[in-house]
Amino acid sequence: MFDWISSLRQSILQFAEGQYLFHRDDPVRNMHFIQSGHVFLLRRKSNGSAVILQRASAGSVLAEASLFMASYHCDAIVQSAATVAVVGRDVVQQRFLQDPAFAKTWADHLAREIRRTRRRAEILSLRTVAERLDAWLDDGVDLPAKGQWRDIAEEIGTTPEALYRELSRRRTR
Amino acid sequence: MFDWISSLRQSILQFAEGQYLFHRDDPVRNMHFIQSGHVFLLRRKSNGSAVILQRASAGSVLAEASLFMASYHCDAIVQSAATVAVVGRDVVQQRFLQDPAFAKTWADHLAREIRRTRRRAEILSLRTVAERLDAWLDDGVDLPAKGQWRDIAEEIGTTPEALYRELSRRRTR
DNA sequence: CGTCCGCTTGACTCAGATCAAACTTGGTGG
DNA sequence: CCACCAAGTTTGATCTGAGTCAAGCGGACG
Repeated sequence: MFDWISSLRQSILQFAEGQYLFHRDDPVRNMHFIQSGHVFLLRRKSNGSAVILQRASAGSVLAEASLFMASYHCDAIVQSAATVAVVGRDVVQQRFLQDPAFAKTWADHLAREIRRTRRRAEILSLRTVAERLDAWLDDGVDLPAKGQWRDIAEEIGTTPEALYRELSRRRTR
Repeated sequence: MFDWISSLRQSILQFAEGQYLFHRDDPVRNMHFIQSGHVFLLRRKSNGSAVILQRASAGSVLAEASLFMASYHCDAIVQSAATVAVVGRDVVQQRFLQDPAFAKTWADHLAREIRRTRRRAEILSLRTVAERLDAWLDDGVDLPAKGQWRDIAEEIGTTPEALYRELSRRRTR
């Protein structure tokens, strides 16, 4: 899955649900490559509620945008028990600067994340649940199994109830 | 504005409103650095309506995520007459692969775009205009001059009227 | 077998989208 | 200099999508 980091000195760590990989304003010391489980990147608002910035699962690099930054600008919390390959930030930096092929792979990852996030932002700027769901489905993605509908609701910026209703409306039409 | 590309062979082109810089599925031949004017990156949905993926203005790289991609996955259309520095894609690629400092600058640029877009998605997932405006202002950005309020409304995913009302509410309180 | 969680559906309410009309401002041309 | 036009702003009236609260259902799992 992460062939392209296999040559980097790394440690494989287990994290339990609820653990933090890092907090906002922590200095950036490591890069995290998610092998299994789910880790969310989120920012807490003043009123206590949280906004999810990234959902990293198997194959994702967590907070890839922080490679050349001094400190994190958000928290990373484990959503479901995760296996994570942890690599020193400076190791990755050095490799980036010395190995053009690695730099290219890294840039590809950043580019993919840009496309994904832009897409999410544009879905969120649509007005109705129906439009958002259409746009979300336009990707060629199929509707996932029942247990994950709530996640989609969150992803397209609505409540589970509103999504259930829209789906039910489509079922009967 | 684009010191970091000044050493690349480029041509400065003028584009009129309504012109296309490229279409979806076109092979990627050039990178576009916007010097003035506005260019939108958009995807047409199956029903014909369009979703805006990026608003590039002075200082933006258009479709930076496509540097290593075979073809574009969206259209680029000029919104208001624009001056664009056009550089051969392979020139940028080569420079990226040969000059680590350039690669780092490019990666920084991608990372900044990720953060910006994540932040936009974060704002759009808030429920009320008041919350969105607060979040938007949280950046330390000041409210711009009157002529640009409509753009903010679009940016935070609401209508001009709704934003005007919210602003008027704050003025009298 | 009971508990938990996600799904379903109903009822109520409200923020904001939409439509509409008036006012401000800046620019253009006579 | 002023008439005129376009675009942005302000404010009102109306309507609706969806958020919220609530009650019931069904499958998974200890």
